[in-house]
Amino acid sequence: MAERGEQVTGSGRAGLDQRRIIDAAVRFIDENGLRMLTMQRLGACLGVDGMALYRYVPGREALLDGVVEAVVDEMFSDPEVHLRAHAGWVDYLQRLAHGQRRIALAHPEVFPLVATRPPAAPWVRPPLRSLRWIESLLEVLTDAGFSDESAAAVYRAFSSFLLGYLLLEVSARGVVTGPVEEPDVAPTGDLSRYPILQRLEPHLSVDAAAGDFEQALEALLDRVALLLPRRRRPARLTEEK
Amino acid sequence: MAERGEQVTGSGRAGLDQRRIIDAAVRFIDENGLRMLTMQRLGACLGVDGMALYRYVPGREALLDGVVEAVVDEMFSDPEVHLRAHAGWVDYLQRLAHGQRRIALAHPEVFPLVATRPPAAPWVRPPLRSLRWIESLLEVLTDAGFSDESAAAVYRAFSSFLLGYLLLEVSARGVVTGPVEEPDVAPTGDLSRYPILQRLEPHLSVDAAAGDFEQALEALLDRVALLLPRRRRPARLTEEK
DNA sequence: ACCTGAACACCGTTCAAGT
DNA sequence: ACCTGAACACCGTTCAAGT
Repeated sequence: MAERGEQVTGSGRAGLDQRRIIDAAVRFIDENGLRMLTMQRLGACLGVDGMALYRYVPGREALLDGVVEAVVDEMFSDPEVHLRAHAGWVDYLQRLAHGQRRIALAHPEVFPLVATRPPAAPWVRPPLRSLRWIESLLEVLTDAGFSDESAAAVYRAFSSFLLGYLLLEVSARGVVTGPVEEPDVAPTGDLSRYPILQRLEPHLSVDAAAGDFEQALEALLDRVALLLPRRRRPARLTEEK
Repeated sequence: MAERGEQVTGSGRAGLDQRRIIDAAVRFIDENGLRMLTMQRLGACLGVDGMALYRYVPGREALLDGVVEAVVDEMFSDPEVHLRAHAGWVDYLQRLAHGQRRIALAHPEVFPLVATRPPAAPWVRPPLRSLRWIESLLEVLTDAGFSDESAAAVYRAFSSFLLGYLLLEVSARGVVTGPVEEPDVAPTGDLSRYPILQRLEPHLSVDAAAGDFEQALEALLDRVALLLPRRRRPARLTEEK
């Protein structure tokens, strides 16, 4: 939206800008949590009065939409993903999945917003909320031989997988989120009424997130490969296990 | 917490009660959305001034915790789930999954709260947020022959599956959530830059939620069955497809 | 052109006062 | 014992006024 001011990127308080405001909001949420974000406080971060932000952002809700968009679009500049250069749809989905996971882990306080903000259209499914990414995904799939129906089904399944795993991983990562420090002396207090939980607690507390993610992703890819016409299925899948 | 007042269940404004307040909050969110919920308005629903609620509820955050707990615990009175009477772990997981789905669909405005509220302990994974359900699940799994590690892994995978599918299904179900009616004249406005999206749009808009859910649940059950010692695997799985 | 200040309506929350 | 009223600190947002 802002055409000018592009050359002023590094300096301190010169030129308020929609981009600068959204970026500051992302950093603020990363550091202080969503519930601490206030127009006044965000303005103070930018060395400006809170009301000045309304010149560039229609309101708080729109600001949060911008935050979600900015975080999701970070994947475009992720050198590991590389939209165009991929070795087949399996490789593409794996890169996309890992790119999303890096985003979620880089912005654990923002990700619940990515997950729950009402999408622009019913077929825009978090966490892949960008039309460009959806288009790119569907293109790769149909080029690989998936039918239109199958490509749509893969997109749905892939979205559900990413959303569930990443939201749980992020929420399990502490995410204190509380405005003040809670004592939390006895979170595992009276487990006496739950003997099996008590016995399995060490197994539950272990952080298997990365392994779980890889395994479930592999299983999903195996499963959706079955939607391809027989001869076009990748060879290396559905063999190992 | 409230010992008395149990016999007064039906009538109108007799006896404010923590239970009555939380139930009213659930109904309010179902009908008006979370963002409309205010202490003052909730008080008005109960024929009382907003500040009166603070006698029974420590604050708004605690009220929301109570809302999540109440909705999750609805499954205890779901006759289709039946904690004890199940025919093996597969049947048990299927009933649990369908019970959770009924809850999500019955309270689409509450479910994002179920999904994202920070859990009491890192191993409490939404949407199964109740110690009683987690204990019950782990008991059924270990009784069925899953090792402690495997039972914990199944619990994690099952939670991720439910969270992803149900959150997406609920969020795809319109969920206007907006305080005022939005015109939304052209949500599918300029799709011209996304030709594949445009072509697949009919396939994306079709509501395949129920079918997707059943299929992914089946696939998950197939997959986790492989964690069992060979001889204890159910026969009917891993055969059809 | 861009930011500031005062102002408005509305929150959550506390607490003394009513009955 | 239980609810009400006034009050406080803090929101988001608008708009006229400053420079």
